[in-house]
Amino acid sequence: METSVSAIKNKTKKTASRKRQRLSPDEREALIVDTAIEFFSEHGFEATTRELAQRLGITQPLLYRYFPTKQKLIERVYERIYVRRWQPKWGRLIKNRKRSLTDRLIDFYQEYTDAVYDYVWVRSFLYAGLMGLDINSRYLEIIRTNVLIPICVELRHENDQPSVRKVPISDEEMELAWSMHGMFFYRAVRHFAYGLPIVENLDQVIESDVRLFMKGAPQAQKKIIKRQMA
Amino acid sequence: METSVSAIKNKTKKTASRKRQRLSPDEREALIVDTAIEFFSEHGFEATTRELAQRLGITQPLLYRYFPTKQKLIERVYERIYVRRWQPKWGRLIKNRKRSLTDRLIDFYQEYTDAVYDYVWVRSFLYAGLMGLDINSRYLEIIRTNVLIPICVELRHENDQPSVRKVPISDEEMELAWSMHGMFFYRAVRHFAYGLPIVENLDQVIESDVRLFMKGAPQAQKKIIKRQMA
DNA sequence: GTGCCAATTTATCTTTTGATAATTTAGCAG
DNA sequence: CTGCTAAATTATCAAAAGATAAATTGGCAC
Repeated sequence: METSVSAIKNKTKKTASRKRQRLSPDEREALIVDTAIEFFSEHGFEATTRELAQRLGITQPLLYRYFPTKQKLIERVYERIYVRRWQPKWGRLIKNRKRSLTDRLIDFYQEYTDAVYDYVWVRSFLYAGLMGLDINSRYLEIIRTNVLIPICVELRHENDQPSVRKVPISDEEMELAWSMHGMFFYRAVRHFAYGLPIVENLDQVIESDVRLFMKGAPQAQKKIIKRQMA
Repeated sequence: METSVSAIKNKTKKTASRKRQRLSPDEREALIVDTAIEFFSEHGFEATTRELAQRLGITQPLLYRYFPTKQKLIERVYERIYVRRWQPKWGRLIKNRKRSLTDRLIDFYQEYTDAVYDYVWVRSFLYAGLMGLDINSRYLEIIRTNVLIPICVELRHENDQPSVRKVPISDEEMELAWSMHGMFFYRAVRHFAYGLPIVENLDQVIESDVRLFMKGAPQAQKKIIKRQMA
């Protein structure tokens, strides 16, 4: 079903200025989305449809044959950039009780770095949030379900706390998990949004973060649950 | 020199629709800036000059008598937003060795919340970063000097590590301090940039963060310094 | 080769918004 | 009270950018 975009590009971009190229709707759409990802990555989402069309080598109105509004196109791009970048294996990694939670988290956040520590990714994610596009919430839901909640669940399991069925996860306990995530993600913000230099040995720092977290988290969780029961 | 804006407001906003109000340039300018801060806080910097003028009860072209471009007005707003927020007493608070570092950090971050957990502040800070405005670096330097470095220094002091003069603070050690700050600030990002609900008992969560940090930080710091010496 | 039809383009609209020029008038000096 | 000055308004421009309607044409079916 998926059309090979590189193949189409060959078909299209042959020489400088060429005659109108008539593609099948599937091909054209694939080409638009693919180019849009690249284009918006570089210029941000305020960039114009006209410039996008220019890069595509088509006219601007043609975009509107494939996407009713710019917003819809952007949503499509987001979908591709964010949602698809999440690898289901990560969810399994975190839940795998054959290993210590510390090891699992170190592995996860180190691998996750490859997906997230990326100029385009971080910046457009922040932009989307600031602009109020409803893109972040879907992605953050993935994080919630696959990272934060498992952290709480596994942490309880390792430290003999009541299961989440007996004592549901409170907001405060979720915040505990967010703390871990914050240490990790704020580094990316500092680097890609503020332009500060990134630390050299990132893997080392991530490991250090996780160990820091895992050292204090059990006690913190215990306290939270205790307060919750009172 | 500073004009009391609340006084001018009384002067201005008397009844619903009033005749044109002729103010001195100083007064009018103060009113514009003050209102702009409030206005852009709520609607972000993409909001229009017309709407701002409406809130001010003046016409849109009048803005251009006081600021040659919208950009200039925004810069002025930025300046004001960051000028007064950092309180020098916070620097002293963190360095006060009469109290435990844990207590100091809890106090600091709880107080600091009032300055930073603010729609305008967080969003404009992120926007400035993304847009490449050179606003963040100056502010982050304050954070570095008054928060992060003191955290490292005090942490060493409390845990019998070599002084920073003997063993300078490495990037990795700075990252450790940034971890603390990340837990704190990423919450604000989640709330004000992503629009997620903020946890109810924020003070409690901050205290929890600091305790989490202080539980693991000494060991982490020790490791880092050890690696550094090797 | 011919005709068709949908992919694509051309031309154009509309709204938004930053910015300017010309006109009006508030309110103080005298 | 009168006149002047500059504060403020009205009217308007121009550019940008999303979106639409009508005309054009590439390339497949036959």
